[in-house]
Amino acid sequence: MVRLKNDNFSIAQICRSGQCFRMDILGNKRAEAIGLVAFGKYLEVFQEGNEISLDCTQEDYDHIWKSYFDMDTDYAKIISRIDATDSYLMSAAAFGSGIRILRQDLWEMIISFIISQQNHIKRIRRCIRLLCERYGEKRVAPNGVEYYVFPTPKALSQARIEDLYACNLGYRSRYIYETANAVLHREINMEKLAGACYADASRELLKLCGVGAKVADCICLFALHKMEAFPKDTHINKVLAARYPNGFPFDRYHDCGGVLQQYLFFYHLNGMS
DNA sequence: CATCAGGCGAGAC
DNA sequence: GTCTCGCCTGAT
Repeated sequence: MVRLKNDNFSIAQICRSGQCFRMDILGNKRAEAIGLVAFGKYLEVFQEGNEISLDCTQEDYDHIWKSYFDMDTDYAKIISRIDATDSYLMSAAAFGSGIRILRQDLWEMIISFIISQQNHIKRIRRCIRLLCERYGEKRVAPNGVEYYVFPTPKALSQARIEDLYACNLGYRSRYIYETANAVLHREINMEKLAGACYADASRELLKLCGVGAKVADCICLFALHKMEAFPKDTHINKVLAARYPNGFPFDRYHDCGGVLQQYLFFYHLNGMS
C-alpha cells in the first residue's frame, strides 16, 4: 500500500470526470474507493479527505501510477491563475478541484474516444467493457480480482466488422476496424506521436478514420497530456455560448486550457446549472 | 414517442 | 474550403 497526501486529488471526481472509462466505484462507505484498469494492471484506490491509499507496490507507483495520476503537476497553481472576476470559471474550478488530467494509454484513448462520439457515457463504458472481455487478455490481480486488459491493435484488427457491431458499437464499428488496421500497418507512427507537439500530434491523429477535431483533442489531452488541447463537445459548446458570449479567453490559459475544459465540463454535468 | 448523446465521413457546392 | 445530411443504439 502506497500512501499519499494531496489537496488537489479526488479519486471520485477523477472517476466521474469521464476522461477514463475503465474506473469503477467500489462502494466502500467509509472512504471513496475506486477500482481501475490501466496499462495492463488493476489498481484499487481509497481516499479519505486528502489522504490517498493506492493498493500497489512502491515500484508500480513510481513507474506507473505517479505518472498516470499526474502527481508532479501542481493543480492549485493552475487554479490560482484563474481570473478572479470570472466567477463561473472560479466556481467550476472549486467544484472540480480534485480532477487531474490522467496520462492514459495512447491506443486505448484513440479507440475509447472514437467510441465516445454521439454516445452516452453509460453505453461507451459498456462498449469498452465488451471489447475488453472479447478481445483483451484476462488477468488476475494480486488481490484476486479478475479483469481484462484493453485489447491490442492486433487483437482488434482481427475482429470482423459484424463482430464489432455485436459489441454495441453501431456505425463506429467501421471506424474501429479501419483504425485498428491503420495502426497495425503503421499508417500512423505511434512512437513519434508521443514526442510530437500538439499541432503535429493533432494532424497525425486526424488521419485516422473516425477521428475528427474533437476526438483528436481528447486523445491529445488524455493520452499525450497536451494541456493546450480544449475539446469542444456539445456540452462545452453550450457552456461557452451561455457563459462566454464574447468568447472564452483561450489566450490567457493557452497552456492549461484542457484542465479548465475539464472543470467546465464536470461542473456542467454534475454541478449547478 | 421524439429527441439527442462528449461527432464524423462523404458528397455537394 | 464550408455546408448539409445520415448514421447505430439506447437513455430520458
